[in-house]
Amino acid sequence: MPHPPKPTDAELLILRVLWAHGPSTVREVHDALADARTVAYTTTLKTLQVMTEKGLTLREDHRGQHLYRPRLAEAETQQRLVRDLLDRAFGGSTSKLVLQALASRRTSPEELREIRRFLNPRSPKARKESGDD
Amino acid sequence: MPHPPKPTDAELLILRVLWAHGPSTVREVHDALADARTVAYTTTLKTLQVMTEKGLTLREDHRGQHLYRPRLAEAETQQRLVRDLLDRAFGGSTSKLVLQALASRRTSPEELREIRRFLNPRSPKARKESGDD
DNA sequence: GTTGACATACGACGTCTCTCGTAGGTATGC
DNA sequence: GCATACCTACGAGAGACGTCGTATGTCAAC
Repeated sequence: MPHPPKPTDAELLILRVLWAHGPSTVREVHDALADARTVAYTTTLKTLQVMTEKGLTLREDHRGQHLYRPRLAEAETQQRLVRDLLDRAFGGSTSKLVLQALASRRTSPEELREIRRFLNPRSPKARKESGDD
Repeated sequence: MPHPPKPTDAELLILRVLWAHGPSTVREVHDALADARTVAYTTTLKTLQVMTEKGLTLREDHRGQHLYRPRLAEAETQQRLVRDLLDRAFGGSTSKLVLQALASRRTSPEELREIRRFLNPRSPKARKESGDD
């Protein structure tokens, strides 16, 4: 299975915990999630089982418990999601998406600086090309 | 109802037709959609009925037929969607989203120029520093 | 008035998502 | 042994989505 499917909302919430905390038990994920929302422990467990079935997470045994970790890196998943939105809502126009992103929230000067640095590199060196497929 | 809910995939497809063609009958939407995918006429009709119920579209009578049009402008909907993704997948960091957007596809020089124009509005200081014009 | 071509309304079904409750395993302490 | 506390597995249900078939309405032409 080359591409796992797009994560759903609940799945993305869990992935964010895994990306931030590294490989985690169900308990750890569940506790980290508890700040944001309240669900039963078995809900977190079941979701992680489904995610593993879908190929979104990997599972390994660790002293009689299961340890889960994301199958795809955060940046890779973000890129897929952004590409999906690009096609679905912006007709593939990156500039329209970027302009709407910049308009949708007040962007901090630090963030603007980062974007400019990416767009106008000091040296004429080529920007990073993607090409994951 | 102030905010209509986020459009689903099928609904967004229809909205894109409406934004491009202006107020349209079910038949017109259905025909425009037929290029991309094949569904029964009543599927398009039903989806438009649901969308109107949700507040995504407005309906008016026109010579015994119904004319549908989007309730929100394209840019407004795009902004909502981008903000939603921003929160769900990027922890609210606009710069991360923008960078991933730029990395996710080869962006044409024309699009890059547009983004730069937006980021570096005509100001002597900015022009002297970046010299991108 | 009957037919045909078109329209809308609506119920129903399969699938997916999210949620939970219950059942069953395993280890530790008494 | 037995209870307690943790774990996993799994079935089930409510709701959303996308899809379609069928019923019903309208209007013009014959």
